[in-house]
Amino acid sequence: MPDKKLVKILDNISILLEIKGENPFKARAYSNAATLIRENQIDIEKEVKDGTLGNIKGFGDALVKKLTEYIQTGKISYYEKLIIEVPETLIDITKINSIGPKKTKLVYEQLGIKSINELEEACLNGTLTKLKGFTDKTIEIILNSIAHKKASKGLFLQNTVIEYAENLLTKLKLDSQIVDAEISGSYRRFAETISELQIITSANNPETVCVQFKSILGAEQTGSQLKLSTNENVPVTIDFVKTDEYIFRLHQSTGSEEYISAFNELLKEKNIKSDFPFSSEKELYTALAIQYVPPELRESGMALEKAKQFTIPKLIENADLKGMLHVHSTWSDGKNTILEMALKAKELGFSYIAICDHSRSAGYTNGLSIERVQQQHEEIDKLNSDNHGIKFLKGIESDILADGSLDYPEEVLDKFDVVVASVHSSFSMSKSQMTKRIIAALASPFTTILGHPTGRLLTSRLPYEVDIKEIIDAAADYGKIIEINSNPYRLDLSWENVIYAKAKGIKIAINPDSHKTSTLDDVFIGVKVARKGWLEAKDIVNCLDYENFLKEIVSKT
DNA sequence: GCCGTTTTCGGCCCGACTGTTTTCAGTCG
Repeated sequence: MPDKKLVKILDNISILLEIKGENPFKARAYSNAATLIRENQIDIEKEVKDGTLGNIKGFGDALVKKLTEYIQTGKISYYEKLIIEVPETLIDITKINSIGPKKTKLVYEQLGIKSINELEEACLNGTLTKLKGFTDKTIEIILNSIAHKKASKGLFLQNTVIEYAENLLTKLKLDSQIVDAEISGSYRRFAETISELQIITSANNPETVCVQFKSILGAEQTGSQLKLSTNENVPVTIDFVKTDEYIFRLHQSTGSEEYISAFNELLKEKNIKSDFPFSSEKELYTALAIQYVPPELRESGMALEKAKQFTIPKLIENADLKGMLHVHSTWSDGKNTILEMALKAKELGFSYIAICDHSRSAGYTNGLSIERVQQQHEEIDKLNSDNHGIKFLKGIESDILADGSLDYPEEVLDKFDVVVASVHSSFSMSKSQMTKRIIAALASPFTTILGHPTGRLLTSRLPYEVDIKEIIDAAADYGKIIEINSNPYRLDLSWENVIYAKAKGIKIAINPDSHKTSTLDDVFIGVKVARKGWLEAKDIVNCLDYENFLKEIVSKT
């Protein structure tokens, strides 16, 4: 497990050096080190103790010395000194849109602004416009960005708690007095972001167990509830309940509020008491003579209406997926080779993989020139003839250029089996322009799949201005596929829009957009989004087997 | 601050967009 605290210190040093105006490459050396530790899961403690840290590319004498100090003392004195010189809170300011290290330095030195609140104040009272480079437009961007930051405060990705949640659950279940335990709340419904982690636990003597766990976990106790928080400050509550109440409490606490209130009406109607000791949620639904509703669907009363009519479809499951589409490799900005990605996909149960590296305009990702496309295709042909037990498709993630065109001439586009078209630049055009741009890309006969359609990054970047309904309508007209990008930061399309897309008869691809073998299984996060969007295997193109995928998808474009 | 053997100094990934820029700096992906 990489040391998260250390990674953060190194990233912070990098930002503070940039603000100070130090050599940007010096700053980058620190953020590179942070990235290396995070992405390659480097065990710094072990490397320091073995004296092998200096052998890793990216760790020179200076870093080895500082990291050794960190392992020995838990601190880096260089960092301690740095934050006396440059306030640590300036780091937050650099994370606001259109403000980088230079402008952060400017507002700090000229106006003494050192926090986001002070920055917001200066935007509102007009003092900021006095500075060079801050127009009304800039101020608007800054205020929007601050508003978005504030709105996302206290919201966390599922991803940030999953490991903690699983460990805590295991710990609870290992205790012989605990009969059952489950994560409930919005996490169980697979909301995009969560504000807390709720766990329901049952025991014959819940009060006693609660007290025990209070000291084990160092939690605060109120009645038979414990409160604590994760390292990332996600609030956690654990309720200890009697075994008889467990299923009811689990169901209730899973929510959503709207769903539960509709559900409670039904309970009243059918005269079912909440102290009946159901052994499972399925049994509870059977008692109501309605179809079981999977947690992902428990958002609105609509699910309950369908359950009454027994028309909830059989939702897609992990095992339905056969094709791994939209993955990157070392040809562009991926960390693993095509073969490594493929063998991992095969291990996860996939029978074909579409390599979709970045196209030539995406320079910073080492996007493929036409010549390199040709070379990659030769490699893929060779891999296919070597017979690795998985089929390779020639794909590309083509930038949608500002005018809506794809990134290669037609004769090159024609060579791909799968073209994922995505926006990676010119984010800040008007809504109508952006919508037009994406629809133009959908109109291209070479586009197979629209990639991350709104460009949002959960908790950090708003979607670009786009009329997503119009996009979905256009995709329906042109018979194009839209992706559920399974990157935990994206989940784009969102589940709400997936519902709309399904209603329009659109086929969906569940794609990991993975850059290394260790995140290929992100694709199963996308399955959850699909389930929350009511999708069945037949709605998903990569549930097709290889032959049918070729016939129905590849030969069409 | 890191890297390297046609360099131990001089590069470090780069191109597009935006603003108030009259020729470029800052930000972003």
